[in-house]
Parts: sequence; structure tokens; C-alpha cells
Amino acid sequence: MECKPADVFNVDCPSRDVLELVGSKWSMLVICTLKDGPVRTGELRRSVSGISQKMLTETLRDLERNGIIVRTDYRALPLRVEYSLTEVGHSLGRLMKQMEYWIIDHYDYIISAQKQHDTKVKSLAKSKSQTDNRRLISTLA
Amino acid sequence: MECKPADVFNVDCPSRDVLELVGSKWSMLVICTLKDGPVRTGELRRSVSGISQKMLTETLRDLERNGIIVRTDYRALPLRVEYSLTEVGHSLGRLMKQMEYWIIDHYDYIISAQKQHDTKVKSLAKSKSQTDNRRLISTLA
DNA sequence: CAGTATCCATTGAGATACTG
DNA sequence: CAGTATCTCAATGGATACTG
Repeated sequence: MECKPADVFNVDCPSRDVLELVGSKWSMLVICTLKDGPVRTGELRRSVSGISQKMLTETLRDLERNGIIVRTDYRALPLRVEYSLTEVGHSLGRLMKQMEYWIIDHYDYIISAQKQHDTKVKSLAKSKSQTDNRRLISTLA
Repeated sequence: MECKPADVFNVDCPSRDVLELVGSKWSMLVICTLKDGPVRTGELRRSVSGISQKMLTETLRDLERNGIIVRTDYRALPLRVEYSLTEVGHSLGRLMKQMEYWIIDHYDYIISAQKQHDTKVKSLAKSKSQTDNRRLISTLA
């Protein structure tokens, strides 16, 4: 569906695909890595630790298709391929960098919020099983 | 693994989970919806079009666990539950809003980049099958 | 209305082996 | 070195029916 202006809240608007692309974990890490200039494939794989060969290639192809990065094949032996951000890619990179900073800034808060929440849920489950037991006992009585 | 400061480039750093949380499509849409104040469950489901009951609940629980949103149960009949952003949630919301604006601003560029790329790939596939044919012919000869 | 539970299809993603 | 191709298994996510 054509949809102007782009509306991510509309299921049928293609901008939803764009949202999934730029929101993906691997996309963000790749884009952040390319922020300071062209990077070769191997270095990219080492930099984005944990990414598999498959996901790296898929992410790169996807970003290339969407005009975020450019692939340069130097047609040399040994093979040498570099990836770099386009103009638009750089503007996205600045956003991604902000996201990275946000995570760093609020990391401690989030980790402690998780711990707090998890202990609360655990104690609730405990009291629930107690009331369940009481119910069970009263039905048996 | 404890990891200070948070390093999203490290596979073993828990900040990777945070990255997946804030990067998810549904998270972003939910957070943007809550930006202007508390919203009830039903309205949320209508606003974030295309989300299933299951994904909505899962996303809400996840955001709540990470201290991004707060759930308020009014313990009334008919049931009334509202969700709102925490302080930290609002700061994330501003980032998400920027992401939304970025998508709107670069939407046309991305769509045309896709089309261009797809036709290029299609013509490459065509010429490849031609050279493949030539190879086949030469091997047969 | 808000939420849970279950089933089921589709996709995601790692491991491995192979090509130029 | 860069990349493709399979194979496999786990995770995602949707549809449906059910509870308080």
C-alpha cells in the first residue's frame, strides 16, 4: 500500500518494514561500527561479536538494498570488500549512536528495575500458591 | 556477566537484552502511544494496529519489568487497567519519536533505493543466466 | 474488559561444508 | 577472504478459546 505520509502506526504502511530494519539489533551494531569510515567484512564480523556469518550477510544485504550502506568490491586477491555508510546511513548512524548512549546511561536503572520486578513477581507467586492451598483445603473440608 | 560500562558490542553484556527490548518494533509503537499520558489496554490495542493480543501483553510485561512503563489496575468493574511511561520511559519515548521522524523523513528515499536495487539485482540475475547458458553451451560443444 | 493458555505455521538463527 | 547453500532446531507470532 502506498501511504503518504509514512505512518508506522498503520499495519499496511510499508514504513513498518523500515521500522523493523532500523530497529533490528544487528542493523544497529553494524551501522555503529561503520560510523567512522569503511570497514572490511572480516573486521565487521569481529567487531559485532556474536553475529553469525549468515546474519551478517543478511543484515548487510538488507542495509544495502535500503540505501543505508554501500558495498565496494576491490576485485583483488586476496578478496577485499569494504562497506561504508551512505549519506542517509550516516544520519541514521547518529540516531543509533544516541540509542547506544541511552542504553549506557540507563543501564544500571534497568538492571535494578529487573531485579526488583523479579523478586516482586516471585513473592506474588508464593502468596498465590498459599491462597491456592487454602482454597484446596477448604474445598476438601 | 556483569559488564561496566555497558557494552552493546560485547555478546555477553546484558545490555544486549536492553538493546533488543528498546529496538523491538512493538516496543517502539507502544512507547510512542503512551507518550502523551496513560492509555487503557483496549485503546492501546487499537492504536498499535496489527498487534496481536499475545504480543501486546508480552510487550507490556517486558516494558514493565524493565521499568519503562507502569501498570495501574483500578480494580473496578468493568475491568480498567491503564499503562503509562515512567520518567525513564519518557526519555526513551523522545528517542523513539526521533526514530519515527527519521523514518518519515527518509521514507521516500528508502522506497526508491529499494526499487532501484531490486531492478539492478534482477538484471544481474538475467545476465548471469545468460553467461551460465554460454558456459553450458561451451561445455557441451 | 483485561488477561491467560494452547495450538500451529512461519521465521530466525547457528553449524557446517563448499565455491571463486 | 568473502560469500553461498543446506540442514536443523528454537523462537516468534497469530488465531482461537477460555477465565475473573
